[in-house]
This record gives sequence, C-alpha cells and structure tokens, in this order.
Amino acid sequence: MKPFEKKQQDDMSAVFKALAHPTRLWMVRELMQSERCVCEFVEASHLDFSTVSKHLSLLKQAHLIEDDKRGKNVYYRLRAVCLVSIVGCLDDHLKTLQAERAEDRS
Amino acid sequence: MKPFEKKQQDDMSAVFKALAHPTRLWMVRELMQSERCVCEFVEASHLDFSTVSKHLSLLKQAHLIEDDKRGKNVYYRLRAVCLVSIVGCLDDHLKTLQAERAEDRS
DNA sequence: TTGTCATTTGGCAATATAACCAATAATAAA
DNA sequence: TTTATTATTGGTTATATTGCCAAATGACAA
Repeated sequence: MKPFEKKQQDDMSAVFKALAHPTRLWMVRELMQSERCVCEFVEASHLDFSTVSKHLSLLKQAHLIEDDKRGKNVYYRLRAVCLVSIVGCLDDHLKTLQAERAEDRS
Repeated sequence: MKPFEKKQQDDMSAVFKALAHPTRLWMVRELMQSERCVCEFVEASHLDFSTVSKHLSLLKQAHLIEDDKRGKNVYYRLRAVCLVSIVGCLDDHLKTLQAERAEDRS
C-alpha cells in the first residue's frame, strides 16, 4: 500500500472512530437538523461540559463538523455533507435486518 | 428517546466501531472486491490467525459481513451492500479535504 | 481411528478511551 | 475593573480494545 493510500485509510478510520460512540452519533444527528451550541448539547445530554466539549472536538478533528464562536457561545455545524447519506444508508440497512429478524420469528 | 431509537442508535455505533480500525477497514475494502477466506487475510496482513479471526468476527457481529464454511476454509463476504457507497462517499470527502489543504498551501 | 490443517476461543499485558473534577481562557455584563 | 457565563484543557480512574500465545474445535485425509 502506498503511503498516500495508507494515510487515506487512517483518516477514514479516524472518521469511523469519531462516529463510533453513541453520544457523538447523537450529536451528528442533531447537527443534521441545524447548528447547535455546546450548552445545548450539555443540557440535552446531562453530561459534563468537559465531556461534551471533548466529544465535539473529536468530531471536529475528524473534519466532520466545524465551529464558530458568536458572543459567548461556540456553535457547531455539519461539515461533511455525506454524513446525511451515510446515516440514512445505515438506518435503512438496520431496518432491513430488523425486518428479517421479525420474519424469522414468525 | 424511545427504546427502539436507542437500540437503533447503539446498533449503528456498533457498525461504526467495527469500521473504526484500519485493519478491519482494509478487510472491508478487500471484500468489496470479492470474497476471501481467513487464511488470505492472514497471509496479506502478517497478523496472527487469532487476531484476524477476531477482527472478522467483530465485523460479522455488526452484521456487515457473513461467512460460510466450504471444505477446510471459512469464506467471508460483504453483507451490507451500503458499505460500497459509504466508503465511496468518504473517499470523496477526504479527497476534497486534501485538495482544499493543497489550495491553502499555494 | 489418528493426524493434520484452518479457524475459533480464552487469557493476558499493553494501550487507548470515556467520564468526571479542577483549573484555565475568553468573552460579556455589571 | 470585577464578576459571571461559556467553553476548553489537564489530570485521574475505570473500562474497553488490540495483539499475541496457547489451547480447543471441526472437518477432511490417511
């Protein structure tokens, strides 16, 4: 594998790693609706401010979201548009699996 | 969040977790080409048989691949067709980012 | 049956991740 | 300026993940 491909591979692993936590996946889904500030995530999740901030910064490092400070607040929004189709794709896949399991039981 | 949504969320996290390791991502890419038996992965990766087997079983648990034993060998193949578009999508996204960085440097 | 090959499973040590608290930074309001 | 608010960073502990080795399984061959 060429170094370029290797890097691409590692970058993509980082993307999946970023999405591999229920909290971060929930955050991405929220951002698919509209931008949110850190405090909104804190309020809705009942997690510590520091925990939320670290989750967001991980998503940012993976180039999936971006932030911008306005007034006292930091607002995050989706950067990788392809997330919408990826999550949609997997929702369908999981629904199909569930239907198959229901089928097997009947 | 309803219990059903919660489960869907956790299932999807499991999918991303399964994809979040360079070795497993490589395996998925290989399986996008054609089915492979465990020993082919072992040979190509220089990892221990047990390590390879565990990676594959993790992908299987996430319902992304399926296996079938023929003779002495166990063959794995892609189960989640949507992986092709997901990986393609992210390849494009990462290429775009790289192009942007090249742009910034010039 | 006995042996051999391909794979899986259990166990262990090294490393990575997640959550909290405390401390710090940056901005806005008083 | 001082204080309050919002967010990030550093540190610690608990938990999860990864990779290897050794042992167990399962199917075919002799």
